[in-house]
Amino acid sequence: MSSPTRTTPRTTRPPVKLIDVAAAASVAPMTVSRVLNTPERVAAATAQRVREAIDRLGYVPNLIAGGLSSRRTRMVAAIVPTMAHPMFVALVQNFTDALRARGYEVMLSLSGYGDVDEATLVRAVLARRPDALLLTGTSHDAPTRQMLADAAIPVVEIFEVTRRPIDMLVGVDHAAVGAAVAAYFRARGHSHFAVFAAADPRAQTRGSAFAAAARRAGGTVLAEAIAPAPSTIAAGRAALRDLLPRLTPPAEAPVALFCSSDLLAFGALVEARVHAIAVPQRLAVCGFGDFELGAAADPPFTTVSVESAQVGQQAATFLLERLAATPEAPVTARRVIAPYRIIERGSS
Amino acid sequence: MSSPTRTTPRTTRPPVKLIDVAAAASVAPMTVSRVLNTPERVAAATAQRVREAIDRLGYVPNLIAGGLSSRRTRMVAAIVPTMAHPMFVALVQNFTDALRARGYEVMLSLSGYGDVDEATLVRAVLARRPDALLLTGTSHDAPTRQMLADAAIPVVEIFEVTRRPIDMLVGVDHAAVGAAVAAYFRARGHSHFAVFAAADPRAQTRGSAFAAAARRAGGTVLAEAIAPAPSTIAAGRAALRDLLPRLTPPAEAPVALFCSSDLLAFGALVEARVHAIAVPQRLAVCGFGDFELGAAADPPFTTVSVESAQVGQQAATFLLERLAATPEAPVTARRVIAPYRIIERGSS
DNA sequence: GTGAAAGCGCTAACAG
DNA sequence: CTGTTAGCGCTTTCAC
Repeated sequence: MSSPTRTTPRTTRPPVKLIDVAAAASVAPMTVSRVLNTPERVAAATAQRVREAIDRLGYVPNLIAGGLSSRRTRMVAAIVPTMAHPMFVALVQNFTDALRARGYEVMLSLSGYGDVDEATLVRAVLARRPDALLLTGTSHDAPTRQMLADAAIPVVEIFEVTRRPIDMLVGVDHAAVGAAVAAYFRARGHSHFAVFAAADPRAQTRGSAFAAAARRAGGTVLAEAIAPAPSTIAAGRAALRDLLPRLTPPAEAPVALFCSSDLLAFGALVEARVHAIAVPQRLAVCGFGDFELGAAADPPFTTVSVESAQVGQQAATFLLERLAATPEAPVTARRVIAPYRIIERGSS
Repeated sequence: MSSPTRTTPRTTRPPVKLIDVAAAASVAPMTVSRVLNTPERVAAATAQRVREAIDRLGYVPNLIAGGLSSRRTRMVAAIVPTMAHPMFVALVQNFTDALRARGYEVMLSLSGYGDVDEATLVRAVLARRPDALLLTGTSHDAPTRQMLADAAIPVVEIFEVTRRPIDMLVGVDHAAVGAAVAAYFRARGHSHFAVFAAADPRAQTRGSAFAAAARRAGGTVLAEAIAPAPSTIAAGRAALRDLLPRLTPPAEAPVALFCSSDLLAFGALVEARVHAIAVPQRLAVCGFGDFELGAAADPPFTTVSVESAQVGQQAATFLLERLAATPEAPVTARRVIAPYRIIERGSS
């Protein structure tokens, strides 16, 4: 499927530099720099002349050089496990938008679930000297913590809670989510429970908390299935197949199922329909993440929503506050826990 | 939902630089640089000593400084419209993995569909001096093309075809896809057609080509609906509601529907089920993208697969080849068209 | 195999 | 409001 064509790059004219613009506009290099970075400190007429030269020459500033000199790269790094999960997509999109509006570009790194060593990744990221960093999760090993401390940049951890964050935090209390879903099911009279959770730390926290709360309340936990991370619909279907014997006659009580992701929940519901298991009469289902799938499928299903878009927005705001801080006006390290809510939709 | 805590960064020790490592290992700075970049040119014993110093001091190289000096930042930029679409997720994941394995970090920029000016975005990206660039699509305005030419870096365009690519290309022939789906439906005896296409250039190309091919073959095109980009399940449901009058009695012929995304297709199928429209008897459906949803839903539905993971892999390979090229061993600009195939699953 | 000198392209800091 | 002088922390290039 290949077809060779040309062998050399296009017309190569020597790269235009800031001094070239300065010469063309008959000003000092520093004046060009000011036009680019602090235009309010340049006379309007001068700025105008410089801008014309910039346009005429097609000058694209070299932020690598600028970054070395000013020690500010105008890049913010973000490390998230995957983009295969709509929550991270919304998060990153909002984080990126908020930062771009303020002149920062986001360097996004995907860490996967366990396949990449975190310290190695963080080192590669910090080597590019980002001005700030967003990190998913709060469990980081000692070398990672040391590197982050040495880097001395604002760090915001997201999507988990911890007593001792590295710096700032926009957390989600997954244990509380799991317990809340258990309480919700209990309030609706359920006594038999099951949980499908993906093999990622946050999903496991939700799942364990759910099971623990269910047991604590005297309930029976029929199954605690672990699915590969990231979650898939197929994994939800498979897990429900394994649960089938507990759901079909002569099984007595209805089962309340909590899935760590809406993809798992959707898979479970598909499989339930295939096997003609009545939802929510014999099987009540609650997912997590509030994906479009849960609202637009028929029937729509119950889920837990955490405003991941707001988490991204909030994380960006925290970082921007700190980046704008001065010695005279320091900014406190901020920590918030993002709210969640159960969205009831008839599968429970 | 806030709780202030600390106001200053952690223990700040002065940043460790390459000369500090050199001093600690009693070698010249240049030797440390060689240990990092060309270890084979350093005596094993010396390298060992340097590595110990690096570890002991917790030295993290400054690639900004290195990049300025060597004019190689070891960053590759990628501009894609969205991550809300599984095709782009798979693409980016594979592109990133392939490049990271060779020491490059990917700078990902989301361009959206029309909300961000491409030239502005490309300027911001090029200002960071990436070593190479991946661009989605092949329609770029003159300023953008000029900037790319001046940047003189390898560029790979993806997901479209064109006679005159900027440089390298890993294309997808969307017009061919649309025509192929029309031919597929025709071969199964259909004469009445409809298409739901999102308002992005590639989806529109697929949709128009489908409608044109259907008409050329003497068929009737009942509807050409345009949905917002990126696609959603809800938009598919809404579009099918509008199509309903053509599907319910006294409508005579079955309708063959092509959707520009599996999300639209799934939405259409959900709505069809709600209205008890027999699939594929009265409504045959084919999606695009081969999302997991299409295979794992019940019933599974027909779709068109393009190996977006391979496109990402291939694009990375092309760029890496060129980045490794030398004046003595130049590398041709490569162009390929990625294959597609219709995956038949019973909704058609 | 190792080192010394000279920038890379920009901005901080200080003058004027 | 504008200019001058020194670097930022590395790597290139050329010696040894």
